[in-house]
Amino acid sequence: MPELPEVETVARGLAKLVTGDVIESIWLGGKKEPLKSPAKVIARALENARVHRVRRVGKQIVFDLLDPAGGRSQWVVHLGMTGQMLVCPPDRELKKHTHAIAKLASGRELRFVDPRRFGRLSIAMNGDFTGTGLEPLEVDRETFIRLFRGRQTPIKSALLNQKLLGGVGNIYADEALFRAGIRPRRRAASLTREQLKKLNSSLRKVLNEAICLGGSSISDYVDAAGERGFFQMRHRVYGRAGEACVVCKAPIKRVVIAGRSSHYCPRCQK
DNA sequence: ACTATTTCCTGGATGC
DNA sequence: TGCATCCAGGAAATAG
Repeated sequence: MPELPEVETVARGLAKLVTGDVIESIWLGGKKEPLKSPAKVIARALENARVHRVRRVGKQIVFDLLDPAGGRSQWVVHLGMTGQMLVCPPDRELKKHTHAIAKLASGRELRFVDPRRFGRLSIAMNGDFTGTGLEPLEVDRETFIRLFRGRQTPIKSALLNQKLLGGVGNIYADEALFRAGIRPRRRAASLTREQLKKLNSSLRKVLNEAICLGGSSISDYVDAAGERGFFQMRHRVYGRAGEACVVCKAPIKRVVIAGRSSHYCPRCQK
């Protein structure tokens, strides 16, 4: 499940592999491709475009493109739950659920594979694609604190809200809350300044650590070269319901908040 | 204006 | 072994 660290890893890998390359043609799967922009718009933007830059915005991968006439556009890819962007030789076996194939001038292919089809492809023409939320690794402390002021929703839900912060998903929300000692059900508005400060630094720390380890590979997450990440070994609460807390040995609890499983230590988190 | 719930989608795990 | 059921979850849509 690609969240900020996984998407960052994929984007960095793609940047290394395809920056400067030219997309010669694009194939988009059957009728039910996961497109947000019409297939025609996507094809027009991608064909003959040079990849100027690859970056991450929130949970999205953004390819900044330059067409032969110098026109700019962005190919925006959201990996959803199970999406993969793979760069491979053209004779590599075609994975089931391949929804898009871009043929590159270098002879390789860039493939979008997504079994569960929550991923989305779209084109942005505004020249400067920005996400809906603030970047958790860039936002300053006071802005971070202000984001949650007055919100009656559980802090866990607020962290998952992409309009506030972009890129935080279920795993890193749980892990950051554990490290900050805050229960996921606490109303955002009920947290003290000190707690929000701690949450901000815990979130930064956990995201940066995860990026260093190439993200968390829970099910089918791999980077652009097909490599798995290692941060799943550092999870302290996520996916550990019933197991002993690494700090106090109390059994980790699992509850459902906003339809998402949430994991926490009943002793360490208040 | 906010917050909560439902829906989309498939593969893997579980249970009888 | 086989079949049905449940579960995972990002974000848009819908409901309250």
